[in-house]
Amino acid sequence: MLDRAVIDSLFPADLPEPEHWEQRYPPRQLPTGAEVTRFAPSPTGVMHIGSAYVATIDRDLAQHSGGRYLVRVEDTDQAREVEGVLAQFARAFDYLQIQPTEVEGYGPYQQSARADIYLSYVRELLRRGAAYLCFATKEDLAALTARQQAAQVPPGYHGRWALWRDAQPAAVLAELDRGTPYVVRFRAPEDAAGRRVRFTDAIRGELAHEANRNDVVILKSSAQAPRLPTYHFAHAVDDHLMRVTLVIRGEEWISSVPLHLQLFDALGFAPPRYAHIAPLMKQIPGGKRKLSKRKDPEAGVDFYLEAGYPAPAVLYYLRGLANGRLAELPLAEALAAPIKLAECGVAGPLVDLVKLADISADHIATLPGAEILAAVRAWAARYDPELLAVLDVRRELALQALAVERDGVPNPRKDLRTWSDFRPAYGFFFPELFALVKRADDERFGGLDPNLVHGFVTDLAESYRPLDDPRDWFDQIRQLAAKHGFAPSAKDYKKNPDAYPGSIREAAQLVRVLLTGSTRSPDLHAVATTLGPAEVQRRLRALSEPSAPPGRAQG
RNA sequence: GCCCUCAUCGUCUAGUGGCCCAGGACGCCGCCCUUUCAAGGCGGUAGCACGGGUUCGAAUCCCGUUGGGGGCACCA
Repeated sequence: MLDRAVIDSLFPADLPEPEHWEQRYPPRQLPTGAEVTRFAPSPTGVMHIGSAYVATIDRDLAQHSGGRYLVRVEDTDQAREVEGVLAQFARAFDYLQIQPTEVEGYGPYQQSARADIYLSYVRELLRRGAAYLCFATKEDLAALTARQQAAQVPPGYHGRWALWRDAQPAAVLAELDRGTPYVVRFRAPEDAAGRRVRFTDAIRGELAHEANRNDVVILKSSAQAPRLPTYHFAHAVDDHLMRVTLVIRGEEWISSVPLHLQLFDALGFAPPRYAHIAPLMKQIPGGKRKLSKRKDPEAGVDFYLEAGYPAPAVLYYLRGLANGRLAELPLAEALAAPIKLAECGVAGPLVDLVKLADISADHIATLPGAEILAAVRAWAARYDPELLAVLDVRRELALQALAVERDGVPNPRKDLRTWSDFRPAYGFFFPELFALVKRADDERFGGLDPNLVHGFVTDLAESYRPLDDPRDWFDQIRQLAAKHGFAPSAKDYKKNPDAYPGSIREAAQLVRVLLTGSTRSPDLHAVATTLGPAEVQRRLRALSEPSAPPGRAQG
């Protein structure tokens, strides 16, 4: 073992002892049963929806138990850090209601600002011989792995394969003198080989795993500044000092628990309780896989923000995935009900955007028009400036448009799944966003004879009357349809399809396309009334006479 | 390769030995309503991965197989 003086010379002279930190971050005074949870995102890209999912559970458990929920930014890998992600994080936090409930007291909450704390504990482990210096190079390690493969032994830095575990102090001093960069490794307990550890997961119950025997790196290379710890070591130190009681994290960490328990033990800390959440998955041709930030746009929280899914709908969906029971409850109740770890699934659910859309449409249908308009405005301010400008100039029209088949009806239309749906669904109400339908052979007419289309529409424009009564109003279309040979009902048409070009259905659809540019729209009479007679005329008269089909002029 | 873990309709799930020839929701299909697209109402489709046990009795317990997911980094 190295002399204490040598070890101490590796660290700043004024580096505090662990006791200093223990006093600086005393145990919390919280009621029994209160959970302290934490969300620990790594700023290496846009926030993953799976991370937000876990954070939702973190925050919920802390709040319902009268505890604390904090966010700790895990920025120990400075090379992979991405510029500007903290702003993106802040947006995601606000959107999905996962802002920390504690922002001071046990900080700093950014690991790169905690370097001294980790160093104190690394020095302590070195002094006690529970950790050691390792000068192995990348090449050394690659060679090691190669030999292990050839020998068919488990890969890793362990036992007799651990190059520097039992190095003579003289050899270590020689490398130090030479200025060779080193890392600090944890000395796995001697008796780890062949042993099994049992531990309890708050979701899965009793789990068993073979004990860790790898001498993992706990402090990264001395060649870099600042010197930062690896995830494993930071987890032990931070969650202890922040007095976290419940560590909720992704399932990929289960196999690291034996190591973490060894670390807590070596450091003299009481370990927290653990809960490992199954990952969100995506359907792929062969089966399913974890949602991938790189491959799947819906893996990023930004996807939901950009599409404009209302936050309550996303939250409701996520909570339903966590606890199936909550998916059976009405939205407001489900958002207020506590999530229970024991009810979390263990299999890894597929993210079903169709279901989310359904939830979202149901939710928006419960909102009054004014509230929808406010939400669409807020969304458009960031994602659709053109729409925002129109909305601000035409506020009254927007309200009227949204009121159609919504205000005061028992079953409001469910034509909005996201805020970005507003433009395709309601944009036609605004002359500045509407593109006139000019061609009689437009495919939106569903293949009706262009001459018939043109004749019918011209006739309608001539005779059109903006009647107040919905029945009377539609009767004029009905009469015109009859005049142009359309069947009076879909049934009649079905009975004798050769006798008619289509039914009143097709005729009405014609008017719909002309007025709205879409094959789906709210009630036509209401649309026409909102638009006003002049605008209706403008749209009807936009249709030009069909030209002879190209390429087969008479032969 | 080694280790861990999981397995009910296409999807999310209820189900903890008899209440289950398996219930709900989304999707899909059909019908109804309707002056049109939606919405809505009603109905239907579809599942306990497979093979052995244990038991009077198994989706539920045990073993094995298969399949899925995760881990074995100076990434978290």
